[in-house]
Order: sequence, then structure tokens, then C-alpha cells
Amino acid sequence: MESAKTAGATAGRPRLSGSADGSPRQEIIREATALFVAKGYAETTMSEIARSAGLRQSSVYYWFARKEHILQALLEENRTSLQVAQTLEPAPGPASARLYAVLHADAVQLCASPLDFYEFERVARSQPQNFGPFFEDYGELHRLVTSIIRQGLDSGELRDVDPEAAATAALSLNEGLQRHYRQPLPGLRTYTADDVSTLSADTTLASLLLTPDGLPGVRPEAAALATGPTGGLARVNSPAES
Amino acid sequence: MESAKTAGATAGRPRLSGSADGSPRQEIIREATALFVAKGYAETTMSEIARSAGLRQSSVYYWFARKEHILQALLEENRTSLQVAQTLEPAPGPASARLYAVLHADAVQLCASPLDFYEFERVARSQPQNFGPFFEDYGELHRLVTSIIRQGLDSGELRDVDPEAAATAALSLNEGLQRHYRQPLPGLRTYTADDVSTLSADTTLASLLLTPDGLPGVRPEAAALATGPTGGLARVNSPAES
DNA sequence: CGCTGTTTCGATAACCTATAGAAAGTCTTG
DNA sequence: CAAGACTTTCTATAGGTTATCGAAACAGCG
Repeated sequence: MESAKTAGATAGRPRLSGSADGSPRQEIIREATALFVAKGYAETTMSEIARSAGLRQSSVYYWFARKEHILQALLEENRTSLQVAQTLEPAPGPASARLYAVLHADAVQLCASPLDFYEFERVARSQPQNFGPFFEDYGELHRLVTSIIRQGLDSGELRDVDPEAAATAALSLNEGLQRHYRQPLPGLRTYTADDVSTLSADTTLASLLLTPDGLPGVRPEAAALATGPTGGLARVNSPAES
Repeated sequence: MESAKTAGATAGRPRLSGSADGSPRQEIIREATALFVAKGYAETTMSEIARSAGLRQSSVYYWFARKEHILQALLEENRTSLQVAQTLEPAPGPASARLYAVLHADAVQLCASPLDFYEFERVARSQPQNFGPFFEDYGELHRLVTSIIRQGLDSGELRDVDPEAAATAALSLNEGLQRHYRQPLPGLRTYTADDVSTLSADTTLASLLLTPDGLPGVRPEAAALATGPTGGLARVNSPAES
């Protein structure tokens, strides 16, 4: 037991519907992602995922022991805003611009993610042991944002607020607005991903700066930071067991 | 058919487990609410609701044709912040204080509601025809908040922003923070309902006022509005069919 | 050619929502 | 006060879901 289960496609019993293109694992993730985007996680069944990937329902369980594991694998391929925060927190320059850049990048990522943040959170909470990294990443992002706000406080750029509460509010706004981008409520205006990201970062900075007049100056600085020192992504590609 | 189905408890086949205390419908709502609060909507089964209410699983369907109808009935008993907004939107006095009062009241209600806002929204979206009132109420709240912001713009109390986008951001912040109150993430500080409500209203007002210095003055004005002209609640009590 | 390891399949258990129709009372009415 | 109508609950079951189990079908190797 506990064998290779690598990306090969030749061994094993052949599928009824032709054979796989590439790694079955990646293929399942790809098809599941498309279905999650279209219908949401809870409303997507393992049978549908199997049909899209070209296997039978029970065969998917050879690659992912539980439905949540597919979501987990999907999550691990989508983390960039944390890297932006890790880069910018210790960077020099005004804290307000770095804060703007981090919040904007986070909002963009939330909008671009294949799944609603709250769906991730819901599933993560029901399987805490499998989603440790999710909570750790969130905690670290919160810590970094708190730190940047504290820097802005010390340098006199920002109003006197509780840095930790302000970070919670800033991230909450990102999460709440992400939802309005992703699922526009009937009768309300629809926004692009950049609309909500700018709206969120603008709002948070306006609430934290000593005077909102500073906002127009912060935006170009933040844009320079965002285009400049951006790191690449690390990708994971290994079959999951158990 | 299409008969009374009123609150009476005497007619009909008797229950295996004694008979009902009051209106079966209200009893089901009460027990279901407790379970939803404890475990969330999706994780609560009709069998559990039935057991708590003292009937068999299928008997619940006599009172509620679908599981979502219980949620819908529950929702109709919990709307107060919209009334606050309807009262304060046309009221005289500074717009900033009225805005603060409305946002704070909305956040308090979101925290006090038995169910997560996003669970309501999720179910509402899957059953749009049954949850028309939910979307209408939300749309009206958004419209009222937009109007108050526009008043503040006209009176020169608030910065020059897009009122509709600002309203979306304000409500998103309420919704996002509600989540942090309701389901604190591991490793982060926990907040009381009043903490998050004040944090939310503070943040939004700080982002909209011409200068954040005005914030300490707005809070007491808003508090006076909140305690003063508050209307009572309208309650609904009729059995649901279809 | 038989053995081992890998991958897929079919069957099935356990649980869920929802429906159908019978059953067990009360209420009304002649 | 008996017969039927009405109300409410029950049992039984259909059909869909996640997840498990063991057999089946292939490749590669001695």
C-alpha cells in the first residue's frame, strides 16, 4: 500500500471512455474547478465531476478520498496575495502605499479565485485538520496587514486606531465586496474585479489616513509597488492519498 | 383542499410522542432555529428538526413543503434594520449621524440574527421565487443608504464619492464583519456584536467624512437617533402552503 | 506464463430530501 | 349519534448524495 500513484497513464484497468489525456489528478481538479465556478461547491456532485473527467463516480475516490480534498488541492494552487504581503511588509517606503497595494492585490485574488471565499471557509471549518494551511495563511495575512498598519501609525501617516481591529475590518471589506463582485444581487449595479478592488482599498485607506486628501497620492505609489517586485508562483503537483 | 391549517392542536391524528404544546408551525420554527444556530442550515437535517419538535420526519413536510420554507419563515420574523433606515432616511439632521445609526443598527441585526447572512443569501439565491422579499428588502436598504450618503454629499458633510458604490462598500463591510463576529477564525481576536458594529460604522464614516476628526462627534448624535424614534416590529403568524 | 502493482469498475451501504397514501383522530351535519 | 368530511400524523418508499469494498482489467517483470 501507500504506493506511487504518479502521473502516469498507462498502467491499470483502462477506462470505459477512452484513456486519460494527462495526469488524472490534474484532470479531475481542472474539471471540478470549472464545475465549482459554474455551480458552486455544494451544488456540484461527484458524479458530475466524474462524468466531466471521463471516469465513473467511484473512481474519483481513488484520487481523492473525500470531496473536500479536491477543494483543498485547488486551494493550494491559488495563493499569491500572501506573497505580496510578505514582500511588502518589511519593505521600505510609506506604509500607506504598501497597505493599499496589499489590500488591492488581496481583493483581486479573491475575485479571481475560482471559488467564493466563504465557500472555502465553510468547507475549511468542517475539516479543520485538512485545512490547516488555509487558516495559517489567513492568520499570517492578518498579522502582516496589522503590522503594516502599525508602521503607518508609528510614522504618523495613519489615524490613531487599533491596528488589529483595522486589519480585520480591511480584510472583511475585501471578503464582503468579493461577494458582490462574484454574485451581484438583483437590482444592484455590477462591478468588475478591479472596481471592487479599488473600491475596497480606497475605502480602507480613506478610513485610516489622517485626511482623505492623501488618497490620490497613495494610489500611484501603490501601483508602482504592485508592478515592481512581484514574485512568481510555486506550483504543487503530487497525487494525494488518504 | 387549501384548507385552514391554523394554529389549532386538537384535530388530526395524534402524535406518537404526546401532543403539541402550541402551534406546530411555530414550534418547528423555534426548534429549527435553535438547530440552525448550533449547526448551520446545511448541516441540520429534517429528521433532527422533526425529532426536536416531536414529530416524524415526513410530518414536517405537512407544515413546510421544503426545507427552505422554514428558513424563509424564520427570515420574515427578523427584520428591524430596514425599519430604522426607513425612519431615518427622510429624517432631518446631519446625514452622517443618520448614516452611522443605520449602519450600526444593521450590523447589530446581522450579528443577532440566528443565521449567518451568507447562509440566507445562499439559500435565497437557490430559490429566487420564494425569497423575493429578501432581495427586495436588501435592495431597499441599499437604496436608502445610498440616499443618505447622497444627502451628506449635498450638505457638504461627506467627501466626494460615488454614493452607490459607497453604500455597497458599507453594507459589504457589515456583512464581512458579521462573519468574523459569528465565526471567529482560529488565532484571531474575538469581538462582541457591539464591537464589530461600532468598528464597522466607525470605519465607514471615517472613510466618508471630510476629516476623520468629525467621527467622535458623530457617534453620540447617532446614539441619540437610535434610542429615540425606533418603531416596533410587525410579526407574521400564518401557516405556509405549497 | 504466472505474479505483482496500478487503476477502473460495479455493487452497495448509509444518509438525505421529498412524495404518496393509509391511518387516526376531531368536527359537522342530518 | 352515526356518517361523512376535514385535519394532522404516520409508514413506506422513491430517487439522489457521499463514500466503501472487492472484483476486474490492464502493464511490466522474472
